[in-house]
Amino acid sequence: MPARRAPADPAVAAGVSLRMVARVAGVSTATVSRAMNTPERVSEALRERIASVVDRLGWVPHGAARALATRRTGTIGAVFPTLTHGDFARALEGLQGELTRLGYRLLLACSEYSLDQEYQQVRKLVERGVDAVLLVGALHHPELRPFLDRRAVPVLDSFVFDRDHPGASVGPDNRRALFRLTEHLIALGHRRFGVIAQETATNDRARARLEGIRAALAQHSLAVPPAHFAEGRWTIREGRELFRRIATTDPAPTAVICGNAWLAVGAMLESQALGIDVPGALSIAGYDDIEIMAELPIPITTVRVLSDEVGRRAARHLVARIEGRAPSDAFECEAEIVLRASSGPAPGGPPLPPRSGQS
Amino acid sequence: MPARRAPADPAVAAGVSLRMVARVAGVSTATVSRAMNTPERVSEALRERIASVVDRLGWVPHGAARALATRRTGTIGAVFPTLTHGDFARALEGLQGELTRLGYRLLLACSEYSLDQEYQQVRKLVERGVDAVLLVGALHHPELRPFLDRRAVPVLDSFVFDRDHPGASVGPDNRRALFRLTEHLIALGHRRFGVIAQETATNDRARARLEGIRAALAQHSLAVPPAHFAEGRWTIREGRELFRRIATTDPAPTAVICGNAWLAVGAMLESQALGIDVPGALSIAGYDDIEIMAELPIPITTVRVLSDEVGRRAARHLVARIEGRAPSDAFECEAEIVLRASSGPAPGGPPLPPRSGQS
DNA sequence: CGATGGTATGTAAACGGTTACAGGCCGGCC
DNA sequence: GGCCGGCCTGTAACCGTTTACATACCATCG
Repeated sequence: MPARRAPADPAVAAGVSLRMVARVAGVSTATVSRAMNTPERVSEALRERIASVVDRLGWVPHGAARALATRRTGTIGAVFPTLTHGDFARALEGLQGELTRLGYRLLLACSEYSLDQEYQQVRKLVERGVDAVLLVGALHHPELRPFLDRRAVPVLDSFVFDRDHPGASVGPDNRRALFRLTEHLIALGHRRFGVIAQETATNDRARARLEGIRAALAQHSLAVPPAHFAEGRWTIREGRELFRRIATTDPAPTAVICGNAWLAVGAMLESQALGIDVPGALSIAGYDDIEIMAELPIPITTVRVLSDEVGRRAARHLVARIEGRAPSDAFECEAEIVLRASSGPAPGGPPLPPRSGQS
Repeated sequence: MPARRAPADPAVAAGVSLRMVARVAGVSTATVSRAMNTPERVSEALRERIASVVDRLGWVPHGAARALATRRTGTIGAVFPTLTHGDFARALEGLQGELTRLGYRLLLACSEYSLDQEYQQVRKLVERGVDAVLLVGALHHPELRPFLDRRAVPVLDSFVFDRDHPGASVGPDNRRALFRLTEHLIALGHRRFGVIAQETATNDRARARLEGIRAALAQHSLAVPPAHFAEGRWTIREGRELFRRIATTDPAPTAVICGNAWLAVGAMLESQALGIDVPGALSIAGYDDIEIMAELPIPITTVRVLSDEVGRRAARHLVARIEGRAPSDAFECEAEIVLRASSGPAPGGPPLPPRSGQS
């Protein structure tokens, strides 16, 4: 029996490899590897001996080596447009938490709402080694899909739901959510609508929401006149400014729908500053239910998307696909319309008859 | 000359390795490697020939293999308590952006304000292979430092600034920032202070802020009575509730300092709901300057920390250390006190003489 | 009692790059 | 003309795991 080495002093742990563990334990590297990954295939005694050596030496497996041998990294990559948006932050947190629980790590990147950047980031992520990729939206650089497909990397779109490609996306049906919200406002008697949207150029979610609004209006032969439409960035200040522009027209809209939470908050604050009676003279509705929506003096009607749930489902879905299992979660995340004090009957005219009304 | 292969059809790119590129280009793997990493060491002609083969074959380097060979991953790991906090989200975005610019990737994890979780996440990150680690705060699991030190992984604390260990942290001096804010309020004549703090158990930033407040008060022989002190989570609702509890005591405080942005917003909203005259009867101040602070009907006095700058500097600092360069940025991030309408002279009593006043 | 089958372990070849070292070639200089 | 030194390129070892395959051992069974 070879002399056992002195117990490793804490300073050594730097370059301990599996090989050393094996040598010290007096077994082969294969056995150590098995003891760690498939303990049931190793005898009780050895397993314990190895375990003790492992933590005496402070060995930590070398991810790159393992990745090279297994062709798996245990990492998924996500590209978000931004992180300062409440819903993305929540989704990210949900995603991260669930991945941790499932034993995966998260490699994160931002696209800043640019399709080119998104594509470049995806390339970097793949190069760095990710087992799957999570994106936001369904609109991507034309090369992106082919690139991932060639390498057989699973992808998932989030924050959208595409009925035509089941399994390719997880999130709310943006179009339908705003369709329903708009119908509700129409039923309250509103006829003159204003819309403050996010920029739709590279944002298919924003576009889908807009389509939902337009479709609902069209069903009642209504439309958003140019003077009552504005597109902009997603800050409170922008919301104020665009709201002022729209609300001070004549005739003014009786309902203003905002494409996201901050725009809605801005609209609400500006309406108060302008002394507009909400919801008496004008109703305001938003999208995404962040806490402030419910806490303002006049709480804001909005669409609640459980963003953290989007993140968690995305995690489960991708991991299932990586591991060759069938994903079990539903892909569509319910978008609930939360009615609050900021919306009410249109001033003047009586509300329409229920749903069937043709106007 | 061996017959040249047919141009790769797009469907092949799956398993192209550097070896294949070399074979197709008719050179050795070493040359291809050099052509990619140190192009100046390869002749013009070869470089071009190789480049063309690379993109004809759609080769993407295999990160794990490279990492194994170079003992570098080009990835840094970050562990944040949460991501739904405005300042962390901004810092994360800054961090991510800067890392991308520097050619690094970001591996992200959350601790949920638990030191144990933070430690576990760090272990996972190291196992997965990160060249450096970014943390929040200076308070960590006792094993964390030794663990990273043994492996010579550079670490940086963020959102704190520790004068005693220069180079170990980047962020504002929380204690001093709130010291100054409190002094300002004292100079306005305030004597009865209320404080709504974040939970300080595992949050040394919150604790430092609290110390700053107490130190400033102590200089004037003042203190926060138990009835005017509350600790809680960081939601608007919590801010409302704690504010109500504190503001409805008798005698009530004339100034309430809140440990973060959402608590301050909650306090402000609740003060309006209670019909308290702000700043006439009571001043409110917060911490962290998110957009809503400036946009509420009564804008809130606060401490502005450039969180995205914290993230960017952290990125530059860590990359510099990884690459063996001396970091060039300053470690302390200025925390600016932003005076707004929510704070004003104390009701009744005249303000103190300037700074030297002993009370 | 030898063939058989199962279990626990070892051997060694990948995995896909990087890089120290070793030529080969060529021009310039004595 | 031979030697020297620089520039390019090739050879092959190595990075730290995993895993297919081989092997040794042991109990069981015909």
